[in-house]
Amino acid sequence: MAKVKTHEEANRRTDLVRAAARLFREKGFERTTVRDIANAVGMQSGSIFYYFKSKEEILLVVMEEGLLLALQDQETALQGVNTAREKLRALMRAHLKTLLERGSDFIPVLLYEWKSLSEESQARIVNLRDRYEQSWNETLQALKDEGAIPTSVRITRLFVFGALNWTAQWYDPNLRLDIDGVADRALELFVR
Amino acid sequence: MAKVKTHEEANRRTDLVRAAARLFREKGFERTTVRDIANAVGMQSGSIFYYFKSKEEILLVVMEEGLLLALQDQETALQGVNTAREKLRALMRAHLKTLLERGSDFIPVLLYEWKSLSEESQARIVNLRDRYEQSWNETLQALKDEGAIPTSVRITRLFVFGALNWTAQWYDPNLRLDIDGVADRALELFVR
DNA sequence: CCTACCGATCGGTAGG
DNA sequence: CCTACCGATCGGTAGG
Repeated sequence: MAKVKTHEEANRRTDLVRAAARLFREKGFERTTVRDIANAVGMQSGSIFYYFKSKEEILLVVMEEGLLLALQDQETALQGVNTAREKLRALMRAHLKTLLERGSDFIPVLLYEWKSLSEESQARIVNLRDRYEQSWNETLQALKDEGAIPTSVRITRLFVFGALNWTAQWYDPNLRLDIDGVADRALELFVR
Repeated sequence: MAKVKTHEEANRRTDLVRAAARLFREKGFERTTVRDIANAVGMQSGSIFYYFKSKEEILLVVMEEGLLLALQDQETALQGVNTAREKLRALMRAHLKTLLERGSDFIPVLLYEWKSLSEESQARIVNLRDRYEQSWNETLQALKDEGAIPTSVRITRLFVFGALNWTAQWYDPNLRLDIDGVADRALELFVR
């Protein structure tokens, strides 16, 4: 009996995190009220605080679980890929899928609601972020050693992240160019 | 007498816009209160509404005046520059200066507080934004005609904007690399 | 999880 | 521009 209740609660909690992620992405953290979130899952606003101790904790969980998912996808994407160039393509594709595919609200929230996190929460996220960047650094370093990128690994990584993350502002799934196509254009731009 | 008062009022209004731009950049639009803005210029919160009809109007003015300044700087930067490659370098430098130099809070606000504008206000900004992008399109098209960029003008412009705008997240004026240096790295990346 | 509520804060106004 | 204020909303709590 207690087990069942735990599972139900975990599901409701997941519902809340998903709904919050979507609302945070669409309206921003500050413009989203706990009443909005509760409403989205058919709950009373006070009940939110049975699952989370504050609104900010929801934001933290959205970012944390999102990054953990992104890390998993990254690992999967690199499975069995050998050359540095193909690794970079795989990283780009995985990154864009996390960013652009329906239901992936985590990363945009991570990018745009950073300032709404307390400093303690920011520190927890930075740690995961560093892990996420590590695969990029390794791959870019290998390309650098091959002479395939002209500038430093750090600057290249920052330019790549900028170009890819900005796609969230303009990418339209209804147009001809699909997500893998965007990744391919980025690849030919950054690697020669 | 009336003239003098008008000038003083214009100055106070400018003070408010500047203070608001800085606060919007640092804390975000929603987390900045009219009391914060009034306080920053030594005014009572109610007095704000002698100068602006709403908080959102302040945001609109910040973005609008910022874009007009950016357009002026862009024009100046292109004076007497002849080759397409040098034009692109000038555009990149001007863009990064607007983005990164102290006191230039407009563009970050423009980039990150877009969703806080009403649709009517967004329409007014889009118009200016299109004008700003026009010089980029012309220059990139010239480079495309020379065979100096591998992908379409639109995609290249979006990747360039992404890479450059993202610098606001990581650029540190205390490090070795100065703003023109960032522009040069971007140039060698995007133009071959 | 709900009900009922509160204290704080916020954008904005009236009247001078 | 200030004073004095208001109506609405918001995050969060107590008690069940």
